[in-house]
Amino acid sequence: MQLSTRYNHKDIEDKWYFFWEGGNYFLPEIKEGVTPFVIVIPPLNVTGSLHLGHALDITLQDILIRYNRMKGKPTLWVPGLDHAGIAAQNVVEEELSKEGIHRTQIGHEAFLERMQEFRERYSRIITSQIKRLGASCDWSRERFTMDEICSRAVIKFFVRMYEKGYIYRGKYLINWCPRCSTAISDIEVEKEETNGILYHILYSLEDGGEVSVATSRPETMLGDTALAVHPEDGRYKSLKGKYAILPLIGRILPIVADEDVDPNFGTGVVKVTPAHDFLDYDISQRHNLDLISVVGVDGLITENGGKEYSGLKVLEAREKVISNLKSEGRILEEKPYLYSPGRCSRCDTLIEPLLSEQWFLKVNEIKKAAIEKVRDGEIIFIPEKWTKVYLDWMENLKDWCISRQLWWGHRIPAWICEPCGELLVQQTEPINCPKCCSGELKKVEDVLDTWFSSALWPFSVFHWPSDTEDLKYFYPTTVLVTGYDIITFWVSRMIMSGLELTNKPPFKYVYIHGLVRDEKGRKMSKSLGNVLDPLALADEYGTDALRFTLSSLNTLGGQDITLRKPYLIHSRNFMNKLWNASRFVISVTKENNGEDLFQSSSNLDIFDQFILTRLSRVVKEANKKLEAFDFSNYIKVLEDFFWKDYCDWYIEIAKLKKETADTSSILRYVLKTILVMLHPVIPFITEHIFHNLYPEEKVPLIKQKWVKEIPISESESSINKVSYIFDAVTALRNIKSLFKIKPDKKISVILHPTDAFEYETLIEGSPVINALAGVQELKITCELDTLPKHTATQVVRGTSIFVNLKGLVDLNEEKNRLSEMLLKLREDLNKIQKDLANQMFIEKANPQTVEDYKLKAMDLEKQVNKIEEIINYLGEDDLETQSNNCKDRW
RNA sequence: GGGCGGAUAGUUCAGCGGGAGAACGCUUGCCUUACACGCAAGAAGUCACAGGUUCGAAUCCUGUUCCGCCCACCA
Repeated sequence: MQLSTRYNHKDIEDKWYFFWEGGNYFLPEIKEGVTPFVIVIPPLNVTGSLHLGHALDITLQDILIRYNRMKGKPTLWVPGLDHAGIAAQNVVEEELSKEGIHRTQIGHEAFLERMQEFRERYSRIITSQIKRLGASCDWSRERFTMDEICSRAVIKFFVRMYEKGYIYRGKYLINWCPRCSTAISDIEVEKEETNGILYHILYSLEDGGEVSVATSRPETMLGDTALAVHPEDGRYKSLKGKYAILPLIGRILPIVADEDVDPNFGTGVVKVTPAHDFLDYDISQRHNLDLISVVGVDGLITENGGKEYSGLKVLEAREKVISNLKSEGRILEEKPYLYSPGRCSRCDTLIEPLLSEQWFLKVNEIKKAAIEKVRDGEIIFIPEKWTKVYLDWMENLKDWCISRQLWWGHRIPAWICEPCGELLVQQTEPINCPKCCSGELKKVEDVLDTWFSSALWPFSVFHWPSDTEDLKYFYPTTVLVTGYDIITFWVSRMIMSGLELTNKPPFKYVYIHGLVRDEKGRKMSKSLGNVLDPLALADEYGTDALRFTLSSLNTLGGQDITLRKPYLIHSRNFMNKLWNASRFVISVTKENNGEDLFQSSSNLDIFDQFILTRLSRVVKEANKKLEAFDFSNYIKVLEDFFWKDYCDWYIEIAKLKKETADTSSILRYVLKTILVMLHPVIPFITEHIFHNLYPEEKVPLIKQKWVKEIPISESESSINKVSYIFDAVTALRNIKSLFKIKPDKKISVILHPTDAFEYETLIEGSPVINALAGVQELKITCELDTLPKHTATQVVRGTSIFVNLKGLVDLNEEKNRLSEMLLKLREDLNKIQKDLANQMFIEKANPQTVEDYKLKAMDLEKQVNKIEEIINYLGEDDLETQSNNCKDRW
């Protein structure tokens, strides 16, 4: 294998996934007694393609999985898909409607066949997309929420809850989506601000007089069964117990007093329409009012609404009601009005509150442990702020409407005896009615809310309720990774059902990440047309670059991520950098027994010590960040080290002394460590390079040992010395740049250090200084009787740097430049001196801080003195220097 | 109405009690044979506003203003 000059992801990415999957590297190695690391993927909807949210989700999970696998833990990532009830059915219905067919025309069975076909088609697409992202999940354990194993769990859950009395059926006011033609739960309703009109309508009283009522939905008055006022409302005290006459219809309406009426809203009198409004429904329950449904499941006015309106759409009925009321002179006011009616979260259709027979789960019966385990820290949310969101949510739960009038989903395991009406709920199909012995049993047609099955996902994938080896070994799982948008839909329900059914929290950690937004920070949505396809991005920049981008931007605070192309380009550039540095290292070094550990650590020079010390610190830091789920800093630390310390400095220095064995080993060792540390994020390129670096190695990178620490003793002094040398090099390059000296033009330099440390370090570093700063003649001197005339100057710590620039330096300009420099330094020095002169500071501040301030002040003072000295001497005679007796001086 | 975030360089963000950081962009110079998807040197910020706590505040507290999100029975 040879590495080409430019990194091209297309050449390598396909190959390695095959390699890993074929080599069974994704399967967990079960070790008895060892706690495994387990993630169960948030099941992906079979409704379409992956979006960037999935890409982020999958990347973060894969990082954790690969990291733990390399750490040697038995590691399992279970993949799978969700049948996505309404969403999937909608997609297929749309497909059908393009063929001019409605599902009712082809019937239940044929429609489900169509759904299955769709499901298989999309499963394949989505699975291949997940693989394309590099996800190292165990495909042998792949599950689907509607497969036999998961379905069994769903039935079991339902029956058990029913038997405990936690599930009930009844006619209640629910949210109905007329377009999807099904009930939906409260959290599937989205409130959206809408411009409407608030009408004031005049109702006559039975015994004379009139009262005005405010409403934004006048058509619902057809179903009014009462009026209500607040009990303390002085204006309407006399109305209590009287009757009003419903305009247009003529029905007699009792007037009731109820605490829930807000006297400050509208006129203070409410029309009560219990069958179409949640507040009114509550009032009706308290006052035993009639319920009259005037809107049907089709969204049309029913017969109850009267002949004139029956069959009209809600909005048509509204117009007609208004015009009729107007002709009777009963509209007192029409005011523009901003309100927030509910819309279906799946299709945006206006929700109709309707009376309907549905199934409900009393979540309050099973939530106790789910609250306690989170409060007690047995389940930990990261970032921590989501704990409160979760707990607040859990404290205020209402019964969950779990039935849906769809065809695609888990059928409710309930049968109704046709002759006697007996309801049977059980796991297996009954033969006879136990009450009347009839065999005419009809299975309930409703299906369950999708989330009812995903609530069981962390253990249904392991075949719960069967007590399988997998369930015993892999459950509870370790961490759940997901976005904050489904804490209420999914996370809370998994915790409840997990604790209720298995007595164990389904996971230890809930890692919540942000949402991926477009370049302008907007949510990605089809209607805005700003959805970016992760696969297209992977195609353009490479999967590694995409993963690198997403996880770099994923900060610990869980900020939403604004994905911008420049960052993708940067990531791709980083891949190229990694690629080329590796190419260089491979070309100048040789593999020795697969182990490149430097042999004679005692003989390492300061640069070798420096890079190893930095590596050691970076490895520790990166480990710490990753353990804390701080993905962005884990990557940042490694990227900084690799690009700056390793490539920009160490490799350049290594070029000066290619032939030494230590340097060559260190080059390889550091590279290998970086490959290991970055493999979880960018698996493809690192695996590829690894095989080129170690052609003889049998164990691929995916199974290489994770690096927790570097087995060397860190050398603080090497860091001090080398960063001082680097500062000197930078200062010299700065002068060259300032005076427009061509980079390849060699310069003559005089260095004037002030102490032994500086002197010795400069001597040690002089070959590097010469090479990296392009110095031809370097004098290091402690004697400086007169300063040179044609020089440009810099000061690094206590060292003056003079570059001989005959003819290039304008004396005045140089003076100005140095004066400015001096000004800044003095400013800094003043600040620090002020603090040091402050008795309170000395007494109260941390002693270490005071010490640091003192050192810093000394440093600054040195520099200030140096520059002052130089300014004074500027323009004097050329310097005579000796560089022999410095050693004795300090 | 309640709750939670955010406001730091032109842009996107990190920092969250001791000298203002990164990336991209920008300016200048370099094709120095690993890399121009690169190298080198730079410029760039009253850390939203007003008070307070502290020896010391971008960082903690209070209030204000803008932006975003979540929750709530706006008839």
